[in-house]
Amino acid sequence: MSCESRAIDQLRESGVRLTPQRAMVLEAIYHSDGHLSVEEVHERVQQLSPYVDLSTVYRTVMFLKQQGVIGELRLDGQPVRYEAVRFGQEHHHVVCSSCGAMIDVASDDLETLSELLDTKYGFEVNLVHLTLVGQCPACRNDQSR
Amino acid sequence: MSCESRAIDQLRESGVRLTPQRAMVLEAIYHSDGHLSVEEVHERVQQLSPYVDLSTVYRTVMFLKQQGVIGELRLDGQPVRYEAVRFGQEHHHVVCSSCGAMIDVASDDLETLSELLDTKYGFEVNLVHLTLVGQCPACRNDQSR
DNA sequence: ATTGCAGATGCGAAAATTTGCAACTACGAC
DNA sequence: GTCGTAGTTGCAAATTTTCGCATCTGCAAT
Ligand SMILES: [Mn+2]
Ligand SMILES: [Mn+2]
Ligand SMILES: [Zn+2]
Ligand SMILES: [Zn+2]
Repeated sequence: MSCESRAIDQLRESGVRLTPQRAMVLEAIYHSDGHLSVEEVHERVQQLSPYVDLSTVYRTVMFLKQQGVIGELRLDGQPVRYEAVRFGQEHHHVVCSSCGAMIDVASDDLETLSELLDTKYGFEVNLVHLTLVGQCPACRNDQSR
Repeated sequence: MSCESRAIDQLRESGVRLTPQRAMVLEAIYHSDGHLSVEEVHERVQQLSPYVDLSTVYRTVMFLKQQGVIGELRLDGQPVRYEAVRFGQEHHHVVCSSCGAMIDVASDDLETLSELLDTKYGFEVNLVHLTLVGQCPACRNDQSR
């Protein structure tokens, strides 16, 4: 039982097609520990099957993101990166705009916001792997000198 | 006194260079009411000065975003768009992934989150024009049939 | 007013991302 | 298992976005 089997089940249940390309992109991302660029995903998929096209990888990461099984990370001046959304390890990030430090934010920390948006606007939001920008503790100090 | 004068003051105070290109991009965005694509910004800037290059517009919107005087809107399958960040009208968005409906979310609604991130992680976040994804009230109903 | 220079611009070229389309295939119905 | 078809893929081409670099300029210091 591979580590992405839960994600595969989720795709099956939502009735979308499970092609070999999609399975391979999912596998590449789930078998990695960090955030991978599209190019990196492509390289790893090609190890498994050399004729998978880069454009397919682009289409597939978009698809998997919309299905909620992978998360996206966009930082200014860096290529977009993707990461597994593992059950029980859902998280977000805050990045320091001065030094680039990045921390994980527990998914639960956004629960209050999620409830507010439901109560006040009737929207049920999908908060998956958000990236917020700010100042880390160290840079806040430096700045105030 | 133009409507972007407050933003200009903000740039002056942070000690960055105020070039004509930057002023024109700012003007184009502030004199518009909606979210403009980079291409649209470029067209409007060229009305004022025909030799401003598209790459300059790209660099400038990035710059102005980082300065916090314009906000970014990224929706899957659509070009990135930019909008004025007007004092007293700061807001975020929630977009329905089913029907595309987009609503404004008051900036204050994220105050609790902002405080939590400070208290728990020591980060001071800049929450400027976020875009969250979810299901609007109507689509939540349709779905549950 | 003049000077000096870090940082911004225009332009061409490169790189990244998207798109159109004919061929292919996953998967539900039989 | 075979069939039918809506949805997916590979490929090439278009489009969007970024980058390198020589030149130019905003602005602080004098
Ligand atoms: Mn992550
Ligand atoms: Mn807006
Ligand atoms: Zn920092
Ligand atoms: Zn909707």
